Amino acid sequence: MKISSKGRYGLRAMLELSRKNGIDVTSAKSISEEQGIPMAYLERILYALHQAGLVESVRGPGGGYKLRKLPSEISIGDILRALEGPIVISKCLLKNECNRINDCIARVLLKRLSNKFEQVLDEVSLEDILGGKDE
Amino acid sequence: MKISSKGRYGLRAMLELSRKNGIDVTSAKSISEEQGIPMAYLERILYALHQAGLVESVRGPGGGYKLRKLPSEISIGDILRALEGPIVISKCLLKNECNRINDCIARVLLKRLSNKFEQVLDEVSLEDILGGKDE
DNA sequence: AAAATACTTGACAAAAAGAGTAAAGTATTT
DNA sequence: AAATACTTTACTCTTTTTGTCAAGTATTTT
Repeated sequence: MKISSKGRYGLRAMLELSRKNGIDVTSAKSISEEQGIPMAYLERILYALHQAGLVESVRGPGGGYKLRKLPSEISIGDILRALEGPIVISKCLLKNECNRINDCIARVLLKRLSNKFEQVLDEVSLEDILGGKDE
Repeated sequence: MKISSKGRYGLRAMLELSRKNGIDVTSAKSISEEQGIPMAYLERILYALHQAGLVESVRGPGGGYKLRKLPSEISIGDILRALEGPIVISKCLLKNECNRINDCIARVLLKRLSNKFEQVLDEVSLEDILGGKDE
Protein backbone atom coordinates (compact mmCIF):
# COMPACT_ATOMS: atom_id res chain seq x y z
CA MET A 1 0.00 0.00 0.00
CA LYS A 2 2.98 2.29 -0.27
CA ILE A 3 4.71 4.29 -2.94
CA SER A 4 8.23 2.93 -3.48
CA SER A 5 11.32 4.99 -2.93
CA LYS A 6 11.71 5.08 -6.68
CA GLY A 7 8.31 6.71 -6.92
CA ARG A 8 9.12 9.17 -4.18
CA TYR A 9 12.44 10.11 -5.73
CA GLY A 10 10.69 10.60 -9.03
CA LEU A 11 8.07 12.85 -7.51
CA ARG A 12 10.70 14.96 -5.87
CA ALA A 13 12.73 15.20 -9.05
CA MET A 14 9.65 16.31 -10.95
CA LEU A 15 8.81 18.88 -8.29
CA GLU A 16 12.32 20.18 -8.49
CA LEU A 17 12.00 20.50 -12.26
CA SER A 18 8.67 22.25 -11.82
CA ARG A 19 10.26 24.80 -9.55
CA LYS A 20 12.79 25.66 -12.18
CA ASN A 21 10.44 25.36 -15.08
CA GLY A 22 10.73 27.94 -17.82
CA ILE A 23 14.18 29.11 -16.85
CA ASP A 24 16.30 26.49 -18.55
CA VAL A 25 17.58 23.00 -18.24
CA THR A 26 18.44 21.37 -14.91
CA SER A 27 21.24 18.81 -14.72
CA ALA A 28 20.73 15.44 -13.11
CA LYS A 29 23.69 16.21 -10.93
CA SER A 30 22.13 19.29 -9.40
CA ILE A 31 18.88 17.45 -8.72
CA SER A 32 20.84 14.66 -7.14
CA GLU A 33 22.62 17.10 -4.85
CA GLU A 34 19.69 19.25 -3.90
CA GLN A 35 17.36 16.36 -3.29
CA GLY A 36 19.84 13.90 -1.87
CA ILE A 37 19.05 11.25 -4.46
CA PRO A 38 21.80 8.77 -5.45
CA MET A 39 23.06 9.89 -8.84
CA ALA A 40 23.10 6.51 -10.58
CA TYR A 41 19.59 5.74 -9.39
CA LEU A 42 18.31 9.15 -10.37
CA GLU A 43 19.56 8.69 -13.89
CA ARG A 44 17.50 5.58 -14.28
CA ILE A 45 14.48 7.37 -12.90
CA LEU A 46 14.92 10.28 -15.27
CA TYR A 47 15.31 7.84 -18.10
CA ALA A 48 11.96 6.27 -17.27
CA LEU A 49 10.33 9.68 -17.04
CA HIS A 50 11.81 10.50 -20.41
CA GLN A 51 10.48 7.30 -21.94
CA ALA A 52 7.05 8.23 -20.63
CA GLY A 53 7.25 11.60 -22.32
CA LEU A 54 7.16 13.58 -19.11
CA VAL A 55 10.58 15.20 -19.43
CA GLU A 56 12.90 16.03 -22.25
CA SER A 57 16.66 15.94 -22.11
CA VAL A 58 19.40 18.08 -23.55
CA ARG A 59 22.81 16.54 -23.98
CA GLY A 60 26.28 17.94 -23.81
CA PRO A 61 27.90 20.37 -21.40
CA GLY A 62 25.28 22.56 -19.79
CA GLY A 63 22.69 19.95 -20.64
CA GLY A 64 20.09 18.44 -18.38
CA TYR A 65 16.36 17.90 -18.11
CA LYS A 66 13.21 19.95 -18.30
CA LEU A 67 9.51 19.25 -18.15
CA ARG A 68 7.90 18.42 -21.42
CA LYS A 69 4.56 19.88 -20.43
CA LEU A 70 3.33 22.51 -18.03
CA PRO A 71 3.24 21.55 -14.34
CA SER A 72 -0.53 21.88 -14.53
CA GLU A 73 -0.63 19.22 -17.22
CA ILE A 74 1.32 16.57 -15.33
CA SER A 75 -0.49 14.57 -12.68
CA ILE A 76 0.93 12.54 -9.83
CA GLY A 77 -0.66 9.54 -11.48
CA ASP A 78 1.33 10.16 -14.65
CA ILE A 79 4.56 10.13 -12.69
CA LEU A 80 3.79 7.02 -10.67
CA ARG A 81 2.62 5.12 -13.72
CA ALA A 82 5.88 5.93 -15.45
CA LEU A 83 7.94 4.66 -12.54
CA GLU A 84 5.90 1.88 -10.97
CA GLY A 85 3.70 0.65 -13.78
CA PRO A 86 -0.08 0.45 -13.79
CA ILE A 87 -1.74 1.91 -10.71
CA VAL A 88 -3.73 -0.85 -9.10
CA ILE A 89 -4.52 -1.44 -5.48
CA SER A 90 -4.08 -5.16 -5.83
CA LYS A 91 -1.89 -7.42 -7.91
CA CYS A 92 -4.86 -9.67 -8.61
CA LEU A 93 -6.48 -6.98 -10.75
CA LEU A 94 -3.70 -7.28 -13.32
CA LYS A 95 -3.96 -9.60 -16.29
CA ASN A 96 -3.23 -13.24 -15.58
CA GLU A 97 -2.58 -12.62 -11.93
CA CYS A 98 -5.85 -13.99 -10.57
CA ASN A 99 -6.90 -17.61 -10.79
CA ARG A 100 -10.41 -17.18 -9.50
CA ILE A 101 -11.58 -14.15 -11.39
CA ASN A 102 -15.16 -15.23 -11.70
CA ASP A 103 -15.35 -16.53 -8.20
CA CYS A 104 -13.74 -13.79 -6.16
CA ILE A 105 -15.91 -12.31 -3.49
CA ALA A 106 -13.67 -9.25 -3.23
CA ARG A 107 -13.01 -8.47 -6.86
CA VAL A 108 -15.69 -5.85 -7.37
CA LEU A 109 -14.64 -4.09 -4.20
CA LEU A 110 -10.97 -4.08 -5.11
CA LYS A 111 -11.70 -2.84 -8.59
CA ARG A 112 -13.78 -0.01 -7.23
CA LEU A 113 -11.20 1.06 -4.68
CA SER A 114 -8.46 0.80 -7.24
CA ASN A 115 -10.27 3.09 -9.65
CA LYS A 116 -10.92 5.55 -6.87
CA PHE A 117 -7.25 5.64 -5.93
CA GLU A 118 -6.13 6.16 -9.47
CA GLN A 119 -8.65 8.95 -9.83
CA VAL A 120 -7.28 10.69 -6.75
CA LEU A 121 -3.75 10.50 -8.14
CA ASP A 122 -4.82 11.78 -11.53
CA GLU A 123 -6.66 14.73 -10.05
CA VAL A 124 -3.59 16.32 -8.53
CA SER A 125 -1.04 18.04 -10.73
CA LEU A 126 2.46 19.28 -10.04
CA GLU A 127 1.16 22.81 -10.14
CA ASP A 128 -1.34 22.11 -7.38
CA ILE A 129 1.46 21.26 -5.00
CA LEU A 130 3.83 23.96 -6.06
CA GLY A 131 1.19 26.60 -5.76
CA GLY A 132 0.47 25.34 -2.29
CA LYS A 133 -3.12 24.74 -3.24
CA ASP A 134 -4.55 23.32 -0.07
CA GLU A 135 -7.68 21.45 -0.86
CA MET B 1 0.96 0.81 -3.87
CA LYS B 2 -0.62 -2.57 -3.47
CA ILE B 3 -2.53 -4.47 -0.84
CA SER B 4 -0.56 -7.56 0.22
CA SER B 5 -1.90 -11.05 -0.16
CA LYS B 6 -2.36 -11.09 3.59
CA GLY B 7 -4.65 -8.09 3.29
CA ARG B 8 -6.54 -9.65 0.40
CA TYR B 9 -6.99 -12.94 2.21
CA GLY B 10 -8.21 -11.03 5.24
CA LEU B 11 -10.73 -9.09 3.21
CA ARG B 12 -12.06 -12.26 1.68
CA ALA B 13 -12.29 -13.97 5.03
CA MET B 14 -14.20 -11.04 6.45
CA LEU B 15 -16.55 -10.99 3.49
CA GLU B 16 -17.14 -14.69 3.97
CA LEU B 17 -17.98 -14.10 7.62
CA SER B 18 -20.29 -11.25 6.64
CA ARG B 19 -22.15 -13.54 4.30
CA LYS B 20 -22.82 -15.96 7.10
CA ASN B 21 -23.32 -13.34 9.73
CA GLY B 22 -26.14 -13.91 12.22
CA ILE B 23 -26.46 -17.59 11.52
CA ASP B 24 -23.71 -18.97 13.72
CA VAL B 25 -20.02 -19.48 13.92
CA THR B 26 -17.86 -20.27 10.87
CA SER B 27 -14.81 -22.48 11.25
CA ALA B 28 -11.44 -21.46 9.93
CA LYS B 29 -11.34 -24.69 8.02
CA SER B 30 -14.46 -23.94 6.05
CA ILE B 31 -13.23 -20.46 5.19
CA SER B 32 -9.94 -21.94 4.11
CA GLU B 33 -11.69 -24.38 1.83
CA GLU B 34 -14.26 -22.08 0.35
CA GLN B 35 -11.83 -19.26 -0.26
CA GLY B 36 -8.77 -21.29 -1.14
CA ILE B 37 -6.64 -19.74 1.58
CA PRO B 38 -3.80 -21.80 3.11
CA MET B 39 -5.05 -22.94 6.50
CA ALA B 40 -1.96 -22.10 8.54
CA TYR B 41 -1.77 -18.66 7.04
CA LEU B 42 -5.46 -18.02 7.54
CA GLU B 43 -5.17 -18.82 11.21
CA ARG B 44 -2.60 -16.12 11.66
CA ILE B 45 -4.77 -13.69 9.78
CA LEU B 46 -7.81 -14.51 11.90
CA TYR B 47 -5.69 -14.13 14.97
CA ALA B 48 -4.71 -10.60 13.95
CA LEU B 49 -8.32 -9.75 13.19
CA HIS B 50 -9.24 -11.06 16.61
CA GLN B 51 -6.56 -8.95 18.29
CA ALA B 52 -7.98 -5.93 16.52
CA GLY B 53 -11.42 -6.68 17.89
CA LEU B 54 -12.99 -7.29 14.50
CA VAL B 55 -13.93 -10.92 15.04
CA GLU B 56 -14.62 -13.10 18.04
CA SER B 57 -13.78 -16.77 18.32
CA VAL B 58 -15.54 -19.72 19.85
CA ARG B 59 -13.44 -22.70 20.84
CA GLY B 60 -14.06 -26.38 20.92
CA PRO B 61 -15.81 -28.67 18.47
CA GLY B 62 -18.26 -26.75 16.38
CA GLY B 63 -16.35 -23.60 17.17
CA GLY B 64 -15.14 -20.95 14.77
CA TYR B 65 -15.29 -17.24 14.14
CA LYS B 66 -17.91 -14.59 13.77
CA LEU B 67 -17.95 -10.86 13.26
CA ARG B 68 -17.82 -8.81 16.40
CA LYS B 69 -19.80 -5.95 14.89
CA LEU B 70 -22.31 -5.53 12.12
CA PRO B 71 -20.97 -5.59 8.57
CA SER B 72 -22.06 -1.98 8.30
CA GLU B 73 -19.81 -1.07 11.21
CA ILE B 74 -16.62 -2.59 9.82
CA SER B 75 -14.74 -0.65 7.18
CA ILE B 76 -12.14 -1.86 4.72
CA GLY B 77 -9.74 0.48 6.46
CA ASP B 78 -10.30 -1.31 9.77
CA ILE B 79 -9.40 -4.63 8.20
CA LEU B 80 -6.30 -3.41 6.41
CA ARG B 81 -5.02 -1.57 9.47
CA ALA B 82 -5.38 -4.77 11.48
CA LEU B 83 -3.39 -6.77 8.96
CA GLU B 84 -0.92 -4.34 7.44
CA GLY B 85 -0.47 -1.68 10.08
CA PRO B 86 -1.06 2.05 9.68
CA ILE B 87 -2.43 3.07 6.30
CA VAL B 88 0.03 5.47 4.74
CA ILE B 89 0.86 6.02 1.12
CA SER B 90 4.53 6.42 1.87
CA LYS B 91 6.92 4.99 4.39
CA CYS B 92 8.42 8.41 4.96
CA LEU B 93 5.25 9.61 6.65
CA LEU B 94 5.79 7.21 9.54
CA LYS B 95 7.64 8.25 12.66
CA ASN B 96 11.42 8.24 12.38
CA GLU B 97 11.36 7.14 8.78
CA CYS B 98 12.19 10.46 7.17
CA ASN B 99 15.47 12.27 7.56
CA ARG B 100 14.51 15.47 5.84
CA ILE B 101 11.11 16.16 7.31
CA ASN B 102 11.42 19.92 7.29
CA ASP B 103 13.06 20.01 3.93
CA CYS B 104 10.96 17.68 1.85
CA ILE B 105 9.40 19.21 -1.18
CA ALA B 106 6.89 16.39 -1.45
CA ARG B 107 5.83 15.92 2.14
CA VAL B 108 2.69 18.01 2.09
CA LEU B 109 1.55 16.31 -1.07
CA LEU B 110 2.18 12.83 0.26
CA LYS B 111 0.42 13.61 3.50
CA ARG B 112 -2.58 14.90 1.65
CA LEU B 113 -2.81 11.92 -0.68
CA SER B 114 -2.32 9.54 2.20
CA ASN B 115 -5.19 11.04 4.16
CA LYS B 116 -7.37 10.89 1.11
CA PHE B 117 -6.61 7.21 0.59
CA GLU B 118 -7.31 6.33 4.17
CA GLN B 119 -10.57 8.22 3.97
CA VAL B 120 -11.62 6.23 0.92
CA LEU B 121 -10.90 2.96 2.72
CA ASP B 122 -12.77 4.04 5.81
CA GLU B 123 -15.81 5.09 3.86
CA VAL B 124 -16.56 1.63 2.54
CA SER B 125 -17.98 -1.04 4.85
CA LEU B 126 -18.40 -4.75 4.46
CA GLU B 127 -22.10 -4.22 4.05
CA ASP B 128 -21.59 -1.89 1.11
CA ILE B 129 -19.91 -4.65 -0.82
CA LEU B 130 -22.19 -7.44 0.21
CA GLY B 131 -25.27 -5.47 -0.67
CA GLY B 132 -23.77 -4.85 -4.09
CA LYS B 133 -23.99 -1.13 -3.49
CA ASP B 134 -22.55 0.22 -6.67
CA GLU B 135 -21.40 3.68 -6.01
C1' DA C 1 39.22 17.29 -33.61
C1' DA C 2 39.47 16.31 -28.88
C1' DA C 3 37.99 16.56 -24.47
C1' DA C 4 34.56 17.28 -21.33
C1' DT C 5 30.03 16.80 -20.00
C1' DA C 6 25.89 14.38 -19.56
C1' DC C 7 22.39 11.27 -20.99
C1' DT C 8 21.49 5.88 -22.13
C1' DT C 9 21.31 1.16 -21.17
C1' DG C 10 22.01 -3.50 -19.52
C1' DA C 11 23.67 -6.57 -16.06
C1' DC C 12 24.14 -7.55 -11.56
C1' DA C 13 23.99 -7.76 -6.22
C1' DA C 14 22.70 -6.72 -1.54
C1' DA C 15 18.88 -5.97 1.42
C1' DA C 16 14.19 -5.81 2.74
C1' DA C 17 9.59 -7.34 2.48
C1' DG C 18 6.18 -10.73 1.48
C1' DA C 19 4.21 -15.28 1.65
C1' DG C 20 3.71 -19.19 3.71
C1' DT C 21 5.19 -23.56 6.65
C1' DA C 22 6.02 -26.08 10.84
C1' DA C 23 5.29 -27.27 15.15
C1' DA C 24 4.13 -27.00 19.72
C1' DG C 25 0.88 -25.20 22.95
C1' DT C 26 -3.71 -23.75 24.99
C1' DA C 27 -8.61 -23.91 25.58
C1' DT C 28 -13.26 -25.91 25.18
C1' DT C 29 -16.85 -29.13 24.30
C1' DT C 30 -18.80 -33.68 23.59
C1' DA D 1 -10.16 -38.02 27.66
C1' DA D 2 -10.36 -37.31 23.12
C1' DA D 3 -11.42 -34.44 19.53
C1' DT D 4 -11.68 -30.10 17.72
C1' DA D 5 -10.14 -25.64 17.01
C1' DC D 6 -7.91 -21.49 18.30
C1' DT D 7 -3.02 -19.32 19.76
C1' DT D 8 1.67 -18.31 19.17
C1' DT D 9 6.50 -18.32 17.90
C1' DA D 10 10.11 -19.29 14.91
C1' DC D 11 11.79 -20.06 10.67
C1' DT D 12 12.46 -20.44 5.49
C1' DC D 13 11.82 -19.61 0.74
C1' DT D 14 10.76 -16.35 -2.83
C1' DT D 15 10.04 -12.02 -4.78
C1' DT D 16 10.59 -7.23 -4.97
C1' DT D 17 13.03 -3.20 -4.04
C1' DT D 18 16.92 -0.50 -4.04
C1' DG D 19 20.36 0.51 -5.55
C1' DT D 20 25.63 -0.07 -7.90
C1' DC D 21 28.76 -0.77 -11.80
C1' DA D 22 30.38 -0.26 -16.04
C1' DA D 23 30.35 0.51 -20.70
C1' DG D 24 28.32 3.12 -24.41
C1' DT D 25 26.26 7.12 -27.01
C1' DA D 26 25.48 11.86 -28.05
C1' DT D 27 26.49 16.84 -27.90
C1' DT D 28 28.88 21.02 -27.09
C1' DT D 29 32.77 23.85 -26.03
C1' DT D 30 37.52 24.85 -26.67
